[in-house]
Amino acid sequence: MKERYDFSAIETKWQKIWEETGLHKVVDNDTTKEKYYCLEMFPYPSGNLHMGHVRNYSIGDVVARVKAMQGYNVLHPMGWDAFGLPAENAAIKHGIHPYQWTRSNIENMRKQLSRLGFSYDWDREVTTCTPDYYRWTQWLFLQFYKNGLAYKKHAAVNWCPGCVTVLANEQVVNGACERCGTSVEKKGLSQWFLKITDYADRLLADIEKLNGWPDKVKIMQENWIGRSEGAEVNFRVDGTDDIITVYTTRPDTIYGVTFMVLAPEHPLVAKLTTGTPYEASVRDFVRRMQNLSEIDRTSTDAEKEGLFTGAHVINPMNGEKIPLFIANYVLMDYGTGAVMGVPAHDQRDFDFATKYSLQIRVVILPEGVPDKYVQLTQAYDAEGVLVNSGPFDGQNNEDAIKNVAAYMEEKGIGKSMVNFRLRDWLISRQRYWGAPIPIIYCSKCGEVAVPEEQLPVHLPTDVEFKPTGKSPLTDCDSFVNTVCPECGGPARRETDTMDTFICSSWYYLRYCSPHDDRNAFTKDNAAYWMPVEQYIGGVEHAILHLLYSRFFTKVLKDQGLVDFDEPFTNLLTQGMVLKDGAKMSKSKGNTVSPEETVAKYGADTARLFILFAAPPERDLEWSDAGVEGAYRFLNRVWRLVYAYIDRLNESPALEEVSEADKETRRLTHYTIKKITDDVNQRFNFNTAISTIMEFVNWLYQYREKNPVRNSSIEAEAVNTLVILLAPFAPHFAEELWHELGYTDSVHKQPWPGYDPAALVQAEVEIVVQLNGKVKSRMTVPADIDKDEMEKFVLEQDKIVELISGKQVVKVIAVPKKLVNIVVK
RNA sequence: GCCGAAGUGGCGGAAUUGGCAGACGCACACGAUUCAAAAUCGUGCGGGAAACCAUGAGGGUUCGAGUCCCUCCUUCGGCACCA
Repeated sequence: MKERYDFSAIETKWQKIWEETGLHKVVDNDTTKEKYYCLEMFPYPSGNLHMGHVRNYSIGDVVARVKAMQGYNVLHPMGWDAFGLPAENAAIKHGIHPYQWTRSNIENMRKQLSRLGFSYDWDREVTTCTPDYYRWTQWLFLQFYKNGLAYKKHAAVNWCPGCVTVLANEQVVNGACERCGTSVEKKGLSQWFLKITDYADRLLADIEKLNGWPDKVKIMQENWIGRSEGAEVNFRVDGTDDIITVYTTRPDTIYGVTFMVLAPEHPLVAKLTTGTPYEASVRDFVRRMQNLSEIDRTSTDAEKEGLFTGAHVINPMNGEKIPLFIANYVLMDYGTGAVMGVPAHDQRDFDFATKYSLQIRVVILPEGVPDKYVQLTQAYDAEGVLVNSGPFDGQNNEDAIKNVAAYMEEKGIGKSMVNFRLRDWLISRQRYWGAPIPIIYCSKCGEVAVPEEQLPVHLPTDVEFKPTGKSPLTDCDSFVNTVCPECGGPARRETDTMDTFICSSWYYLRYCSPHDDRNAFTKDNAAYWMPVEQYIGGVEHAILHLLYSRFFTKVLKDQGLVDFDEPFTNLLTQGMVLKDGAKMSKSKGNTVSPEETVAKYGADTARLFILFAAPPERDLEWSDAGVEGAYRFLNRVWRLVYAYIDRLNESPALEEVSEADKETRRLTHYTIKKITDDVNQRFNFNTAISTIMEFVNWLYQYREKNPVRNSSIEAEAVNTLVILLAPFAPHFAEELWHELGYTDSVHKQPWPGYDPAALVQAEVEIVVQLNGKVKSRMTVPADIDKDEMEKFVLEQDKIVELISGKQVVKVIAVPKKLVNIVVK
């Protein structure tokens, strides 16, 4: 055995051997073992791995390796989320084709991942931008389409002038593009949508099933879906037959309506004002609102602003005639785009009414407050009793919500209604580097789906992809011009491509049968491998990717294509990697290159540090000194095992078992137990590693202070140490394992069990407290009970002295922990 | 504004069910080794002379609180005129 730890030679050697021997090859549908699907979010192939990737994949690799050692049949795949804008932008900038750019990035990143020694089965690699993948993305789109879940409509959509394409609602963060930060505009365009709103209720209800997900993520999804219960109420426009429907969560306040407000984009606005004296001013107002950026438009800080339309509507409950306004604070996107103004009981309406001197009528009072004393300075939105509300006077408002809604339903003036904040998913993009939407437009037959046997609709390679706001495919005649699959006449292809989030909404299924060329995924394989036991990735996908994937899974379940309705049983959201307190980023110049770190210290050191520095879900502060420490630790283990193998300070003893030997055995088994718990139950790799460090520290002492040692106990300790290190430092442990004389891989060893009997200690140290303050420590037999402990402690000279002159009120004894004496 | 998470030495963090606060590592100091240095091995390392005081601040529950409850402060994340 070499005296020095040569990480470079060791890592290269084992990576080669593992590959040659197919150590990480996965066997499908092995019924002799329980399956375990460990998945990490696949990367966008930007060209270089960053520390966030290293962290994500190091965490996943420990899980995959531990589960494999624990006897599971583990699926641990890797692939590439390879469509997307950066490839196009790079292509424009450097004159390379996006395919070339993406391909070479993938090659480079695969090399970097391999260099880190992750246990992927590379035969199952999946790349979303290749025709053998996007063919199935298109096929899935057609399944949605055939079931009425994909449709085209004209709507005011989010437009990012930076990316010159439309965006889904989920991709707009604080009114700006989540990718490039450009302020988003609204544009009226005809676009493709997936009907995720059809699944809003189930996506919400099934959150309850996600016991293995962090609450944080579940709450974020709940809020995003935003279910609210209320009623729709129909108001007739005075003097016309037009009906305006409002949505309200507070039908109990209907008698307090003193005005109504429409969103500026509401379709009735033009109709009601055209030809009236109000027409010009209303048109100006609407135009001004439309020209505001999304941020200014929806900011809560913006002052409420509105305009009278000249029209009135009739309150269907009491026939009252109330003025109709348009205002900035009502959004066309939510509910019906019309709101009944109840200033007494809604703060926004209150602000608006105050500004425009509209009547404020109280219809709900806290119990015991007489009407005449009410002088509102703000809206009252708490519970109370109805007043000024005709037949509903005196009812508790909670009851009145139901009763008023029932009454309206009976009279045909309204109905109970559930509303969601969630909008349908806008999936078309006016960009080149994505999966073409497989639809054909025929002047005779209209919108026609590309027949499944004609898939994939290939992305043409000879395209000018300068961003113009139209899809670059529009100018590619050979792509656009086609024949109608129904009538055979000339037809045109849809030129928009799909949102890349579609590609990543089903990749976990493709990994189950990555080479199937007849199906998106083989049903048997999906049934065997899915759902994913452990999914690991950044919290930035809490809504986007994770919600979309849940949606896809539910649709596939309804089509009978899968037999589960949630894709990810357990989710771990890892924290960011920080440097100097800030997220590593090129623009801040605080990045640390994984490649350089691996070159300097090796993959095992890099991984060990990243796992040791913080628990996975917390942010991690990068520290070069900390990396140095991890490297030092591996060297320390190396020297320990070296000394053991080369019989330095050879121990002559064989059979006898000293106290130190017993303690070594106890610590060996304690270490197994602790690490098993940390890894299985808590994913606390940092404390698992610190336990190994403590064990190593002890073994140094043990050798140093005991020239005579029991050889089988020492052997067990060293073997166990190497096995326990295997998931964290796989090359290092493999090398030592072979130096110990074994010929099989350390990664094929069963995870060690512990002997509970070995953990038992004859004596334990307890603490003696006086009024809860630690005064003394003493060693007692481990198995004595409360009373014996109390008696023993009170007999000790030191304790007698401590409590002399004081009155013992009470003694609390906790076995193996402490005795607390309460004195006066 | 609403929802959520976090706040512990010089630093990263530990304390799993209310029971020894600061495990483990980094940094630092000292000792051994060395001609010397690096590396290594070892010792020390919250504050305080001590009694004691210390887990963002202040209250509370309890024999006992980093952990539970209330009020507040700070930082971070999400949502944000959702009717």
